[in-house]
Amino acid sequence: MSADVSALQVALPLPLPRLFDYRPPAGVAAAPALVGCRVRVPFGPRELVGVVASVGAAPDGAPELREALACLDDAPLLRGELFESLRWLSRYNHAPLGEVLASALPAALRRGEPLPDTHAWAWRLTEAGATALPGLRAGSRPRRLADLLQASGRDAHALEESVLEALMQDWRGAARSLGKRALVERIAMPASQLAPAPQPGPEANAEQAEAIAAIREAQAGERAGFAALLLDGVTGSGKTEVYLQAIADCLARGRQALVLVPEIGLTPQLLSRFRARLGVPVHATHSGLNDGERARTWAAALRGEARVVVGTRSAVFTPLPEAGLIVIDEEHDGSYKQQDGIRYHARDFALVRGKALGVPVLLGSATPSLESLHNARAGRYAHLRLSRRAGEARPPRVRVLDVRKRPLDAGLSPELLDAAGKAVAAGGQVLVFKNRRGYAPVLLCHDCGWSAQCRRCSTPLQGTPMTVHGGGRRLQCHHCGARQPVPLACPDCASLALQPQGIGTERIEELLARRFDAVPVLRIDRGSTRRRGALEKHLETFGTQPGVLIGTQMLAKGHDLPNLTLVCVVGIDEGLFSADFRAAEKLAQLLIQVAGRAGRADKPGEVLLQTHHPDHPLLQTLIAGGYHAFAEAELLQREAAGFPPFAHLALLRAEAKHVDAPMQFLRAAKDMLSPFVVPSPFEKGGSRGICSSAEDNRQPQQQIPPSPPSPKGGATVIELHGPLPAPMPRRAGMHRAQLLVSAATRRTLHGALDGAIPALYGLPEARKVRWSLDVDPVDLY
DNA sequence: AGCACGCCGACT
DNA sequence: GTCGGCGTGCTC
Repeated sequence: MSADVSALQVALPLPLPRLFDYRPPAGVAAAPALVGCRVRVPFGPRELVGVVASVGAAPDGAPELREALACLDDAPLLRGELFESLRWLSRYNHAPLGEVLASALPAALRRGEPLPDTHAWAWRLTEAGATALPGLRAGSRPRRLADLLQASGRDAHALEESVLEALMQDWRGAARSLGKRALVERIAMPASQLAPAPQPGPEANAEQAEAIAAIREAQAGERAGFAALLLDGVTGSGKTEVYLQAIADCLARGRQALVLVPEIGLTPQLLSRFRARLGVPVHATHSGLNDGERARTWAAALRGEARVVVGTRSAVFTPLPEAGLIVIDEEHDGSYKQQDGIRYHARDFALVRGKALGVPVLLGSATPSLESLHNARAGRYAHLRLSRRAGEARPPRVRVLDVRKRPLDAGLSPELLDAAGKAVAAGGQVLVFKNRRGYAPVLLCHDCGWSAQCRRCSTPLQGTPMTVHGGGRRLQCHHCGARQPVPLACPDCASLALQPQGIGTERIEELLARRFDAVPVLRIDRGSTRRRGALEKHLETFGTQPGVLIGTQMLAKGHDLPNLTLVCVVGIDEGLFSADFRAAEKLAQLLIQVAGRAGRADKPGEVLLQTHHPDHPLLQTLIAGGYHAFAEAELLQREAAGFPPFAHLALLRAEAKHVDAPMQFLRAAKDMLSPFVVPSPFEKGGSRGICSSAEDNRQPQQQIPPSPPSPKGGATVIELHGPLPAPMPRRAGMHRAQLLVSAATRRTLHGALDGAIPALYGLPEARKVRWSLDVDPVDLY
């Protein structure tokens, strides 16, 4: 009946996998130009801000549509590549479009505030002002201001506020008084499009020059367009110089550059270096910005005014109408993965955008992720290497400290304390680095280093630890769910010294402060540096005098510590035996990063690794062959165990106040997914891969029996693991559980998710839990 | 997610 | 006799 009545399909910020239809607001025609505009709409008893996803006919026979209240944008806020990429993200993450769009927009715009002005303000001498100028008292502030404006003939006797700021103190008062008499007026200036004026940097060495040339080729060469380039450069090899040159090239071609940095990498030093070298304004989006500033940067990028945007994870949603280059610094860094809400990966999404935009994406790291190394080996990424350290800096000396049976004080061995004492006495600084990743605790024998492993899941190649649950009385395998009580004595050496791992930095600080009372002892962690800039301030007062720093991840990189001569790493055993399959990779990356901190030009640094497992292959490989040797070995293990990048994962999580609700929901979800599961030829329940021996995994894929017909008819073969209580089964009063889905190919995984996820919204069990799907999870908890 | 509507306990 | 607990149902 009403097929010709145009309706707006609106994406609303709700956890519902559908759009809602509205009639256009009064006086607004339902034209395709509305797509990407925000609208305010009535929704039940409340009002919401949504984005028009499409314009079309209202479905026949549908109840009378409600009318949108207002259109909030003159021109679409989301259009072109960014909108298309966000639609892709919604499909890939199986997340409602409205939620994806809401998390991509700055908060102020999400709330429905107007797109902010980004032009600069200037003050101009009016005609009346020019006439009255000679009459103003000489030397008075109004006269000085009027003279300044008069003298700037260039822009019709007007000066930008930022320029006035530099030229004259208290100019605002003068401007106000002149403004009252209409002698000056405030006018909007189009944002200045300064031609880039790059400052020359240090001369590039041969490797840098080669990398720069390769990126230049990708940007402007014959086959310019999308390309992924992995800039694999050791600490101190000058990756930033390569970025700067590539960005300068991009600017010279009249294009915008987007630079993503890890959360702790966006330091004032980095920004001033970028600003000094690029010669154009550099817009930064860091966690310290308020909503208004964020929205302004976003708007400036949308209008093409911002030419260089540097930001953390969420900056990947910056509109880039004139994109030329995307850089991802420290591409392996875990902070690129959003861990709640829409769990996107900024690095991966940047690659999707780069492809859609047709621009190169430069991924830099001293310790590339195994995913990226795998892609480079497969030829999907160009592999650019920087192997030489700039200057004279020599790599540090690394020593493993065996602490089995050693008396530990706050987790520190006498040898470690001894070495720290010597370093401080020699006038150096010591960093005691505590590896702390919120791992579920593993049980460790202090005398022999034995740790509890699951007998069903462990292989000669890769152990599968059991984690301590039930208030320290129970062990549980996170992969197969096997449980057993904590043994009274070590099964290997009969020692009674079994202890869950984990000592906090506070206790270490206490001990070190007592022991080194003549020098400053400073603890750096999230608690002690919550405020913006607090870390810089602390380190500044710490200076270069002898002293001891205690810290976690925050101190792994960034922030120059020129007098650091000794780095002691403790708590690495948790990483060696974590239930998280990425733990080894993270630990290796961390050790390389931390080790890179030690030493100065005239004196090589020293690194001490305190462990119960001095012979652990990870440590031996890392010390003997460096990160790349480790990566080779680890990739083999991943392949044998059927883990990423050789498999693709999705994790379905659920949490609820009630103990049973998450498991009940996940069991129902498992039923929805089970048509896509291939029965294992070895074992009921199908656990080839994640939970199997290496032997089983060498079975070629072709041995998998034909899969049952899936709803889409494809040969969809996935494996399900769980549901199981999450490794951290209770958090903030909620009971948590998860179901892991794995498949050999992305296609397979997404086929199953496409077939099953939409149905989960209607499950009665879903009402009792909060659930979410994490595609390509980084942490399995 | 919110928010309303709807049926059963301890309180002015 | 009410105020209020959160179960379930719906939102164009």
